[in-house]
Order: sequence, then structure tokens, then C-alpha cells
Amino acid sequence: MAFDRIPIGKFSLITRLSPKALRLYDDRGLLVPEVKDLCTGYRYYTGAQIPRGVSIKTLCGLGFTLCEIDVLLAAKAEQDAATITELFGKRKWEIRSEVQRLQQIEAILANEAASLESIYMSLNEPLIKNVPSQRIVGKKGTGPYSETISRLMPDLCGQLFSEENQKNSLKITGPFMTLYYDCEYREKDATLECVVPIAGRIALSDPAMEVRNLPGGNVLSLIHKGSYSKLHEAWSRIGAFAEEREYISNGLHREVYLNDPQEVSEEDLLTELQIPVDTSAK
Amino acid sequence: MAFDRIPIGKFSLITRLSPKALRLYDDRGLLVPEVKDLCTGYRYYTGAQIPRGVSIKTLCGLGFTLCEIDVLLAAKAEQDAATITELFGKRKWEIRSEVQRLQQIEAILANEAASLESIYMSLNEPLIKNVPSQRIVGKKGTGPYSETISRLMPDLCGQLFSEENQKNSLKITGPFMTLYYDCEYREKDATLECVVPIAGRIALSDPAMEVRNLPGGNVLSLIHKGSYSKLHEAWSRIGAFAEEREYISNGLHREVYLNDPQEVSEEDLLTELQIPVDTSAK
DNA sequence: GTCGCAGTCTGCCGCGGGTGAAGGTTTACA
DNA sequence: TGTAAACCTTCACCCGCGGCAGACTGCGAC
Repeated sequence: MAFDRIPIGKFSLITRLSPKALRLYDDRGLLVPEVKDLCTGYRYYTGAQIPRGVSIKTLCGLGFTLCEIDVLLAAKAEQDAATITELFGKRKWEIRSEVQRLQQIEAILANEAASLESIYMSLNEPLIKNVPSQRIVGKKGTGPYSETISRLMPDLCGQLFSEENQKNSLKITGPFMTLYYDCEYREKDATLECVVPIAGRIALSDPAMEVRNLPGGNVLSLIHKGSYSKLHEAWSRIGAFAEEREYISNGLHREVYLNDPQEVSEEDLLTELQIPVDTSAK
Repeated sequence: MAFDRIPIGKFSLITRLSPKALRLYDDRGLLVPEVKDLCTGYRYYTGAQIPRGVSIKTLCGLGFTLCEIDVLLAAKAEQDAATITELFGKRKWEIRSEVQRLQQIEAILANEAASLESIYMSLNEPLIKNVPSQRIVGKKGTGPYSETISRLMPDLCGQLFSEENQKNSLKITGPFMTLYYDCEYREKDATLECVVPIAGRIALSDPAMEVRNLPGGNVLSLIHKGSYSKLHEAWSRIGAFAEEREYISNGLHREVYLNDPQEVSEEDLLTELQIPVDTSAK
């Protein structure tokens, strides 16, 4: 039939693929016009090519990539049902994962009580990371949890900012931390140590302080956002996670104070919980 | 605290944002490091910036765009709950639409009987489009539907390809069509006309044929894929669609035969159904 | 001091599936 | 023969980075 010389615009109207897309498919070899006038560059399609165009449109609408569409159409031409079934299955799986992900997000957003903070908690998952070993100075003590920390920290800071240490340009190379020496949680008489990583020479006047190397390695890490008074919830979460995955602690638990209560509001406080673990066994 | 000079790598480990992302956020003004050494270009963050980084990470995970995150964090700083609620609502709506869309696709894919053809039918929706007016030649007749078309088409082709018309280089400028003169479906004695758009001078020896102008305008259009024997299903669909949207037909219904039964297999046959409608009233 | 290496810098390309604009031909219809 | 519409190529852009190249910097160790 003499009508088999369909320019791109008409072909576009028929297949509902944009001319832009058609040119792309031509470049990609996905749908090459039957005739391409070498002189003018004009593309001319035939009626027999319309089904292919329509199929491409359909498969695009189903969310297949152009590469997959290429494979699918080839498989169809060769009646290769296995490939088609496989790609359809793959796509179904992708869709299910995506729907699940979106519905989780929706559930989080739908929680009307959700401030940005509580959202943070829902999304933040413990993970394994590697921390370097650090040279630290610290002071150890025993007593009720927060009271002891409040007692040790000023002592530590006092030493760091003593005149002599300032002169020697002692440097603090990381955030303040607390190390926990108890295997279980103890409210009343916890043994803990407030430490801070340093570089340079340090002069110590307090005999209870000690400079040493804190070993690095893999740790299970969880960041807690919000008041220190809710840290125990985060410890529960990371503990549950460790138990579930059967991670065994092989060192002191740490709290890393990522920012300063004097600089940010209570709700913006960030504390990283770390449990040293051995992942080589896995 | 002297630790407030966190280089990008450490900040990256804390916030779990990649250095690449952090540099992007700097360029975008979303999270600008407190200090940028003008000499070396090194970025240094502070502990007080960590919450912002963590919030960005969180909101990213929820699928907000960087622009939206910017707005959200500004709104949060100003305690502008309205803006936050609005953007959260918008995101929820987006997610619901997307989930719905994906589940529709899944339903289509899950239909095991689904060949590419039946999928096509599920996705293909009627739409309004504009068709140009065309100069056509046609032959009218009455009788049973398919029988009449089979009778008229060869006559029409015979005229088109007559020696004289070939000499005058008569051109077929569009696909063959059938125009329906009945308001209702008639199996036995349909009145219809087989036509084809042409350009150039035409010589007619058949007095039952007529050259005239077929007016253009807006039409409701649906493409049917597959055997002509299933065209009535497509007519039902487009009719239902027109009724639902209260479109009123103001011209002859048309079937446009987009490809040639002699060139493609029956399952690849494409036919466009058109109902001229007046959309100005809307 | 100075060596080495890890960390950091800028800048460019690429992804997917196209859209939009600019600026130049060609075709089709009167 | 004119002119409007269609068509061509090429370049830039979208989003949120990842990867790589090549150059520089900072810090600890000797």
C-alpha cells in the first residue's frame, strides 16, 4: 500500500510515542524506521511497524527499561516464553519491593504524632562500621550513671584546658566518649570512664587519669537523637539488634557524644552507641 | 570544644551521608560547612551541624527532594508547622498515587493469561485528539458489516491503482478508513463508506464513488489491537468511556485501519476507533 | 625535616528516559 | 511560488548522586 511511508509526526500520533522518544529508539536500535532518507535524514515508518511501537509503549507503561523491552520483543519474536516469564517475574518482584518500601514510608508519615525526631528513630538502623584505634586520655569512676559522668567530665576538661597543655598545643582529635565496664546495665554503681581522643604531649596533674591507646576495629553502631535521658531506649534497640544477628560483644561499650549540649538544643543532641564486635567469625 | 573542626570524611561517617553528597549539599546551600578553608578548599563541619545532616539523611530516605528538604528544615527552624504538614501531606499523596499505579501494574502482570496483547488492552485508554481535515475518496454501501467492507475495499483499491491514476501519480496520504452512517449498531444492514485520504488528481470510472473533504476536529480515539472480529469490544469500551464523560458524538464514527492484514499477523492488527466530539462546550 | 599515605580538592562524564530550545532544511498545500 | 508546518541535528537539562582522574594537603612516623 502506498501509505507505507509514515513520517515521524503521524507515527507519533498513532503510537502515542513522542517524536523525541521515537528518535531515541531509532538511535538505540529499538525501533528503526523502515526507510531513512539519507539525503534529508527524514524517518519514514510503515504500517507494519506500528505494532512494535505500540508494544514498546505498553511495556514502557509497565515500567520495563528500554533494554528489557528490547529483550522482551526479541523473545516474543522467537516465541521464547521462558525469557518473557523471567522478566515479568523480575518486574513483579521489583514492584513488590517498591510498594513495600513506599508503604513503610507512608506508615511513618501517617503517624500524626511523628515529629522529625521520631521519624529519625524509625529510619535509623544499627550498622557495622570500622573505627580506627585512638590515643585517649580518660578518667574512670564508679557511681550512679549520669551523676558520675557529670563529675568526671569537668575534671577531664579541666586537665585538657590547663595552661600547660594549652601552651603545648594539645589537640582534641575526636568527640568525648564514655566507656562502660559493666556487662549489664547498672543504675546505681556503674563503672565507667570518660575519655577523649588527643594528639600531642599532655601533662597530667590528676593521678586518676590515664593516657593509653583505645583499640579500633569493627563496631555495631547506632546513632541516638534526642535527650540523654532516652539513651536507654537506644541501648535496648542496639542490644536487640545484636542479639537477633548473634553478634557477640568483644570490648567495652561506648557512648560517643557527637555534639555539645551547650551548642544545640536537647532534641538535637546526637549520641552514637558502639558495641565492639568480631565479624571475622561470620 | 576544640573538636569542632570535623573534616568531610569523618562527618560522612557520622551522618552516613557520602562525601559526594555532602559536597553537593554545600554547592546547593543545603548544608554548608561552618568553615571552608579558602586556601586549601577543605571543608570543616562542627558538631552542631550534625543534626542538620542527620535530618537531611532522614528526609532523603522518606523520598523528599533536596528542594523540599530545604523548605522543610527552614520551616522547622521557624516552627512553621503548616508548611511541614503541607509537604508531608503532599508526599503522602504522591506515595499513595505511586503505590496505586504500581499495584495496577502488578495486577496486570500477575494475570498469568496475560499475553502482550491483553496487557495492551488493559493499558490503552481512550483520549481526545485533534485530526486534520482530509481530502478523501470513498464508496458507500449497505449490507452486513464485514461483507460490505470486503466488497467496497477492492473497488476502491481498483480505482486507486488504475493505470490512469498511477500515471498521474495519485498519492494515498493516509490509512484506509470506514465511516459509519448508523447511529446504532446494525449487524445486517449497516450503511457505511470505505474511504482513503488522497492527494493529486483522480480519475473515477465508478459513479458510486465520490471525492470530498472529510472534516477534521477533535475526536475521541481508541486503538484496538488484534483481530477485526473483536472490534465490537473496543467499540463498547469507547462508547462506555464517552457516556461516562458525557461526550456527545457530532459526526460519523470512523474505523481507521492502521496496518495491513496482508503485512502483519492477525494479533498485530491495529485499528483506531474515532468518535468526533465537541469539546468546546466543556 | 621529610617521607609516605590517606584524605581532600575540583572537575568531568554517566545513568534513564526522555523534554526543551536553537537554528537550519524539507515538505506539503494553496 | 510562497509560506507554514513538519522535520532534521545538536546541545543543554532534569535528579541525586557514583566513579574516575589528577592535583594538592595533613598527619603520623622515622
